[in-house]
Amino acid sequence: MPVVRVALPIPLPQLFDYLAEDASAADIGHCVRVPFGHGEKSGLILALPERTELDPARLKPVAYIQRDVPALPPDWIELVEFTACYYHAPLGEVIALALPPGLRRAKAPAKRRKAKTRAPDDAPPPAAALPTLTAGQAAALATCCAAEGFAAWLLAGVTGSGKTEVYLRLAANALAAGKQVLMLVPEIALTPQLEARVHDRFPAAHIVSLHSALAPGARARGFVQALTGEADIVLGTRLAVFAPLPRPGLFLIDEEHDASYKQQEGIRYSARDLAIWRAHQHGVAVVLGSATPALESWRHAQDGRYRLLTLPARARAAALPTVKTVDTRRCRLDEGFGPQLLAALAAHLERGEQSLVFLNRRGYAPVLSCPACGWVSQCPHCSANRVVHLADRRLRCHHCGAEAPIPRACPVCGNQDIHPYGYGTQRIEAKLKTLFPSARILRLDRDAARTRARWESLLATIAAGEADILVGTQMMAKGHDFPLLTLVGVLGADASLHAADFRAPERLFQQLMQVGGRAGRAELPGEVLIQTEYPEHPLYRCLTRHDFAAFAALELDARHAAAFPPFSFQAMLKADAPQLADAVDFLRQARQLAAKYAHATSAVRVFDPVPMRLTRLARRERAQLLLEADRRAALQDFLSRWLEEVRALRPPRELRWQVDVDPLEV
DNA sequence: AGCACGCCGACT
DNA sequence: GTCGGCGTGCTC
Repeated sequence: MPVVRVALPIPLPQLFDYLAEDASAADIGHCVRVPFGHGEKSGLILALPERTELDPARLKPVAYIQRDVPALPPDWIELVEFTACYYHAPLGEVIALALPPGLRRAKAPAKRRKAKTRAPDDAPPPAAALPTLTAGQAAALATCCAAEGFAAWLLAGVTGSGKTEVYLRLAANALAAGKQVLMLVPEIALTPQLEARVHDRFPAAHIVSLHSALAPGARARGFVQALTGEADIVLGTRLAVFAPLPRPGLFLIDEEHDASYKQQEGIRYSARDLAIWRAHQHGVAVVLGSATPALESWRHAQDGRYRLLTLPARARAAALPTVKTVDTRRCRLDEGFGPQLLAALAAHLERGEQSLVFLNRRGYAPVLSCPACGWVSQCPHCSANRVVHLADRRLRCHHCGAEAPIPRACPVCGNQDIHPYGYGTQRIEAKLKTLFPSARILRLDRDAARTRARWESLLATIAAGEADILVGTQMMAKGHDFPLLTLVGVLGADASLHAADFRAPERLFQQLMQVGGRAGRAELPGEVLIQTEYPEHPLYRCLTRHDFAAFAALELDARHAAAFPPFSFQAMLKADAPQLADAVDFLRQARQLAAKYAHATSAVRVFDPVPMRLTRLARRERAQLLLEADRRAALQDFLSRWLEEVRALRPPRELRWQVDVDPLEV
């Protein structure tokens, strides 16, 4: 009787064999329901082995093979196998992550939309006139189109330089050749404009969106439409990188530097890196677009692994905003505001133009403290302070959500004279209301835009010109055009300037460049004022000149000197437990196991276990062990052998651990 | 991961 | 005398 080899969603590296009397090779890639332990589980058939390692008498028969959904093709199985291998995760769990939940219950793809696919006799609706390309766009397209087979392109261009138009032209070529396009975006909720633009440009194409906010049925349907080839364009967030594509022609990754491409829990895959792998697998082009590429990508554009396409100027009439630093050591601050910024806000208000005050910290103040005894509003569950939220008079931990009313007096010494220290968006908003009583002030942070509908309505208010001064966090920086916005004031940027993470300057540059790009997108020139105590800092010098290349060169020099990525490759073993000692102890044992590979450890540096930066989170203490190697292959080889032994360790039951390959936060 | 089996403390 | 703690081991 035929035997099927099945991957199951359990944290075990092995596959499981079952009997299936009517199974054939055509069943590879089908979902299957099997008895497992005392219950039943759903899995995926990966092979029909000639014979089993096990005693065939011990094999149980499959319960049901789901044949009404088309089988996942071999190249898709290769993708999940690669993912499992590279991120050292069990294959069954990768498959569970890659398949939309509830796919097993999915019905066969609806046939009614068939007429909308690219039938040759299907006359396309009258297309709107295409925008004229800038010289830069035309050159980038010509270069890109001249290449054949696999190529990774880094499309570098500031906000408004017209990257999207390049994506759309390339997509048009792929569609014309009868191929599918996968387009990844950081957050689909923040890019409805892009989605609309894709729909407008390709009215005859079948476009499918894939992201986690979709209802399970819709997500499964989109996945199946990609799988059957019915979908021409798949537009989605990182999970869309697992969409099966029978005729892939082009992979596009917008804002490729964005951290949301890296999953930060569970299986920590990078959708960007997997998309590049897929393009290579199929011998097609992948285009990574960004105004501020990740330094890993930038480096590859320098060393020739990627090819650089630069879009020099803004496509539309608007010039780049003027970016200036304001030296706050030389002026008195009024609740965080220097006189230059206040004057600029007043001037733009006078002219009826919109301004944005950018501060990446929500709440009223980051801490409440008693000056008499030194009490601070520490979170009982985390190594962080609870933030003062004056609107609902609560202290709230932004990490675990713990809440308490704001005390009237110091809970330790009874002192009634306790104060909020520092600034959050609520406090800045309140101050602006007293400074500019006639101005319409709007705050945009996670608290103000709690729901999608609320966010949309805030955006509509701004677009209608019914707000004068916006106060916002990084939510503001992504994806949206604010045509009336001409001034951006940046507060509190210095905080990340000297952060311990070696990627902090890179993130700050990206963030400031992105938020600065919000200013002056229409006919009105934009102005950016950055308040800082370090106006001479090279990061700000590069920023004021809009010189990403210079910043990248400086930062890459520093990374090279310290042997940080992209000049080395990292992995992290993380452990968390109720007691820090248990977490550290586990990592120490793991480190000792590593010492056995003396030959390998010369290529792989194994650091000492250390508590994580935010050591305590939601009542768990966290520690990490960093691994570093000069060659990716050396690191991978080491991880494969080492983790097998780490898995055999017997840590206390309440300890959790995980691996992070290519971690973003160190 | 579940979910069993399997031996040692405080309760109807 | 039992209910129940979580240590250990298995799942085709």
